[in-house]
Amino acid sequence: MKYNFKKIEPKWQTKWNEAQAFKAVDFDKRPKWYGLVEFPYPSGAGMHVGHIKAYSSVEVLARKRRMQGYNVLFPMGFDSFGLPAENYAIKTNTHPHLITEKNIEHFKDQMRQVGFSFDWSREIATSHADYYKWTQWIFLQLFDKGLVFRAKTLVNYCPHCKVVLSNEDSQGGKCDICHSDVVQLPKDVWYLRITQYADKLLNGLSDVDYPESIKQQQVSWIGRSTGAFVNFELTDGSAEALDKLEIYTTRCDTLYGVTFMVVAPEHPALDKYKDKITNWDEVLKYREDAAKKTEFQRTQLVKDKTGVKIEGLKATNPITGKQIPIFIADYVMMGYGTGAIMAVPAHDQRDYDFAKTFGVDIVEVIKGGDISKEAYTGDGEMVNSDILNGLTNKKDSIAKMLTVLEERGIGHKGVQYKMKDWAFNRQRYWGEPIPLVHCPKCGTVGVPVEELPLTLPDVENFEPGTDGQSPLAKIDSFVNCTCPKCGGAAKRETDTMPQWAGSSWYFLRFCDANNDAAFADQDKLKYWMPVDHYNGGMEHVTRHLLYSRFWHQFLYDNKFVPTPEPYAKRTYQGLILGPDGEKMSKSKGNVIDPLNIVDLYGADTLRAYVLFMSDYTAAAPWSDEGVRGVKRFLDRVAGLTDIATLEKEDPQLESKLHKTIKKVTDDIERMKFNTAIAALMTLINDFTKAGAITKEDLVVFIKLLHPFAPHLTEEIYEEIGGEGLLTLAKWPEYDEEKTKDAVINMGVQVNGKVRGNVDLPAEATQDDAVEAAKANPAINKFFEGKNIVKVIFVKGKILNFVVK
RNA sequence: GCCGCCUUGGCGGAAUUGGCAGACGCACGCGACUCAAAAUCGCGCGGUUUAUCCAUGCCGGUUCAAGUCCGGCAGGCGGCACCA
Repeated sequence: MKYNFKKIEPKWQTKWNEAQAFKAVDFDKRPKWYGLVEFPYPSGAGMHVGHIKAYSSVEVLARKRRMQGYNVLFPMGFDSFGLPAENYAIKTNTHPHLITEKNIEHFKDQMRQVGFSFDWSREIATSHADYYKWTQWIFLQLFDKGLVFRAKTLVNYCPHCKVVLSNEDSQGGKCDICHSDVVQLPKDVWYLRITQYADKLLNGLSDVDYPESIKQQQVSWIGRSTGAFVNFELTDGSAEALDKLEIYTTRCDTLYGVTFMVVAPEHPALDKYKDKITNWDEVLKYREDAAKKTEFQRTQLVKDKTGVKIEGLKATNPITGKQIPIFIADYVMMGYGTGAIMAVPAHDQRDYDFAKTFGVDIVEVIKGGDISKEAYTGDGEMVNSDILNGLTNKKDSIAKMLTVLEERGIGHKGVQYKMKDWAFNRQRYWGEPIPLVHCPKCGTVGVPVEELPLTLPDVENFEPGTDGQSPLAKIDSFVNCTCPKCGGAAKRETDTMPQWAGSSWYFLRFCDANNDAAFADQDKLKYWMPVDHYNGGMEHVTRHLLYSRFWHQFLYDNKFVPTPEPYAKRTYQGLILGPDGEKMSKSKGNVIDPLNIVDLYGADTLRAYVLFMSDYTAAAPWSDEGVRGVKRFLDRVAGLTDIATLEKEDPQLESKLHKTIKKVTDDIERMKFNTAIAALMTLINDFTKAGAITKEDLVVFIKLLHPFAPHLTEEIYEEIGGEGLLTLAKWPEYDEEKTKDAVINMGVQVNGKVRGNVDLPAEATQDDAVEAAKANPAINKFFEGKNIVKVIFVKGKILNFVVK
């Protein structure tokens, strides 16, 4: 058969569509399987080869599952709110809605051309009002349960995008959208209390099948640490203490080594006692300088510590009773712990560096290092520590100190997380309006559920205000409303939700995409959830993957969803690099357009190539020669129709066929797509050598290849008179007996080195093997003048003689 | 600095539980077909010799046997990062 991909690809795409071959059936009796890939942001650039690779894995699994008799849900939608569309809208003065719809159509067209088996009847878009109605509804549930709060704190702010960013969106001190430096500003913003779910997010990881690397990354992002909160008394020198200054420490057992305290530049105690501080001007200047630094600058200058001693105030070490100085320094962060620390210069390098610069005492309390040179952070015997002296185990000394602190009411055990609450509002237009109303009498009130969706109004100008206000703030008809509680005049919240809101629950909507009475029907959720297999990018591990687990756990706690975790299994794909081995980027000019590959070689070649090119999780460079290699393989597959002339099965070939069924079946499950395709290449080499095969051989072959190259295999199936659609046919099964060889070629070693081979029946015993090996001159010459002292025989694997 | 992962031919990679290292593909070389080229097909392809050694980043260990397990070192990738 001649392989005319240009003709056959659209043909089968139409036939699958007409047959509704990929439609998931609610409540069907077949076992369900829910496969999910991260839905894309519909950018103007269209699909990237990375999208193709990300979708192809679950696509192959989904197609195999259908053939194995599962009721498969493999949906697709669009994460269509976001900044790029809005920025483009500002530039071209077009409504982001129009741009987004156009891009969605473009993406869908491309996805169809590649032949993905999505169930389009469940398509969603997060920017559609019938979808974001329920995003707003979930937000109101969070609000009702006290998980939404407003606070004025230091926030991450991107001056370029003019938005407040969450901690997750400003990793490494860079804006996630434009990569410019983030600054810290005090701002009044909405937060979601994700930290309340920190332990649940942590513990839930033990119940899901995620790769260890993903679990590790989430664990370190959550950053749970156990320690103690300790109160130091603040004094101006008079007999009465002014106040308490609380610190957090993981090493409360080093309290005897505390020689000073440091507070963050923004610490509120400074303002409270500014009258007592005699060098207030100096302190204020330091604080202002710190505020000007970007997050990057503030965290990079590690060695040279800066700070100012606070004159007029001192602290009392609660365990020694000694008065110690207090400093303000920007190496202490307001966002972690209490924004104040007890400094133990002998055993913390940062405190050590600071003490050396400012000439503060350094007192050793753990033996083992040389504190004249550097801080000692290892373990050792406690010294200079009164009640702890002599203890050598960190656990014991911390436990003992904790008991003392609690007895004396100085401090208590505590837990801290690096993860912070989720800054949840954006001062932008193209997002879900936050459904809250500010009433002068009632405070903040949620929009009544009956009034949802709170639709995004049309505006003239999408530009964010220089005053940090959302474009929505300029629309009086939107802003002015009545309070749902008292009926009085009130004003709407004008900020919108962040990019990650819509994607935090979209997998639930796919279970029941067109419901307008609920976000999804409970019975349908019970039927489909959890997602059995979710594939996506590593870059979402501490954003989308964390946020969506949080929302889902919240919904579970409030009995809105049937499972505690949303995703039973998560996998990720490795990056496709440019042909030059560098990350693909427009500026480097090394971007591969997948639709160009479809045009040149066909969708089947593209699909098979991205899975064959490397291990699925590994980053690997694109190779045009490699693509042509896969195309050559598919050309040879098309040619198989010409040699499918044999009437009777060749037993040798039959054994190879069954081995390949086993290997391909297993390899797809293990996501080892490259070796699954390699096994099919090996089989076709065997077919070619044999010269002729049976029609049954060919049917098995195209079934195994079908998930990778669905169009070509359907065409072959039709050509040889197959009934119905191949995509609905049954996955081949193998006979374990037929995968076993009757004769095994076994390696024979002498002293661990391979010296020859012997052919043996599969059931051969050790004696048979030894006899055969001794008869082989290539092997027995190594026995000359030596004694065989030991024989190791592993059936079917190896025979090893130890000689002396 | 801390945590995690990786290192195999000219290249991408295989080796699922410790059992014949280099499957499969690419590139390359030779040959067939062709006036010629492309395409296609066939053969070869870690190094070294001519049957022997050396080869899975480097050094050491465990084992009859190590790419695989253990210890140390080097290089690379990813994540976090003045986190108290």
